[in-house]
Amino acid sequence: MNKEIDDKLKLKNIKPTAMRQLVLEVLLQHKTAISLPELEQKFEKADKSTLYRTLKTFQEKQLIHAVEDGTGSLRYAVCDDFCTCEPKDLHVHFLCIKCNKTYCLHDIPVPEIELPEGFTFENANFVIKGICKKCNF
Amino acid sequence: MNKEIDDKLKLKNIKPTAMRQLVLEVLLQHKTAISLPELEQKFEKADKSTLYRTLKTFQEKQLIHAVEDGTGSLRYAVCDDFCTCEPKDLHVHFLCIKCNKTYCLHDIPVPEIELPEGFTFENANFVIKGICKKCNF
DNA sequence: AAATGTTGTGCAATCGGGTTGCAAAGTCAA
DNA sequence: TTGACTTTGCAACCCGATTGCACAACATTT
Ligand SMILES: [Mn+2]
Ligand SMILES: [Mn+2]
Ligand SMILES: [Zn+2]
Ligand SMILES: [Zn+2]
Repeated sequence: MNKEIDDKLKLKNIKPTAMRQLVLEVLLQHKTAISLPELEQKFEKADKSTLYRTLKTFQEKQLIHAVEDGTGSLRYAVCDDFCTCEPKDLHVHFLCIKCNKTYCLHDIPVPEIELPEGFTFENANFVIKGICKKCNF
Repeated sequence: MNKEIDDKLKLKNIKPTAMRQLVLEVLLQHKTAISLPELEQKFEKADKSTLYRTLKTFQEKQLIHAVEDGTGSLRYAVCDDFCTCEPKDLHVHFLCIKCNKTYCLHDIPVPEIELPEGFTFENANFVIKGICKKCNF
């Protein structure tokens, strides 16, 4: 099939089933993060729970990461090639309140915060809301 | 009834009904942000939709603010007295992955981010996840 | 006080995203 | 070919959020 897709799957140790190839293709084409319900609509006839489990697998294998953008549904985006979903890979996300799209700001790392005494860091979710470039034009 | 509570309601132009007094009392007692389902459990017999609309009203009148902590339910916490829920009032939140409590880090403002060309800022939600002081002991 | 309008409350129903159990289908290696 | 293991499809279910509607409480006017 598509070389790029199979390579990405192999790189993350995910067996390249037909379903997974299709889902990854959609994820790669899509420029912004996508939710399970949105993903479902991209297919004529696809089962929600299969898609759900596909996303779960992708996430566990660190092929995609999830964004809690507060829209009520988690959104997913493909990770950079050597992302391991650790703190160093965390970046800021942007939700456009007009077009409701969620962008990965890959170049903008989540700033480090000095936590209060006794609190320890594990993870972070930083979402900025506003108007995106397209909607500002 | 309770002076502090009625004062806070009056300050934000909210009519002090019995229900609202009770809800605000719970919110003030609670040291961490609280969700609608959690709030519901604090009362023997209270209607979910009334509580829901009470929270909505409080939020519109800027008596409380909502935190999207990714737990699946929005959590609410009482605003500082002169908070107007504008960018200047935004602060970081902390979700403990052990006890599942969400803390307002009132002293830690959400850092300003240089957005890409064409993107404009409206709001932000910054949640750090980790282990809280109590759970670290 | 009585009539009227406005606001708040309680109940039941609905919506939607996420999640699970289970059986059938597919994969793969012995 | 057989049997173990993985993946998929379908049908539920869970749960937080939200809404419509009728009634109660409250305020305002006569
Ligand atoms: Mn991202
Ligand atoms: Mn807060
Ligand atoms: Zn936009
Ligand atoms: Zn804790």
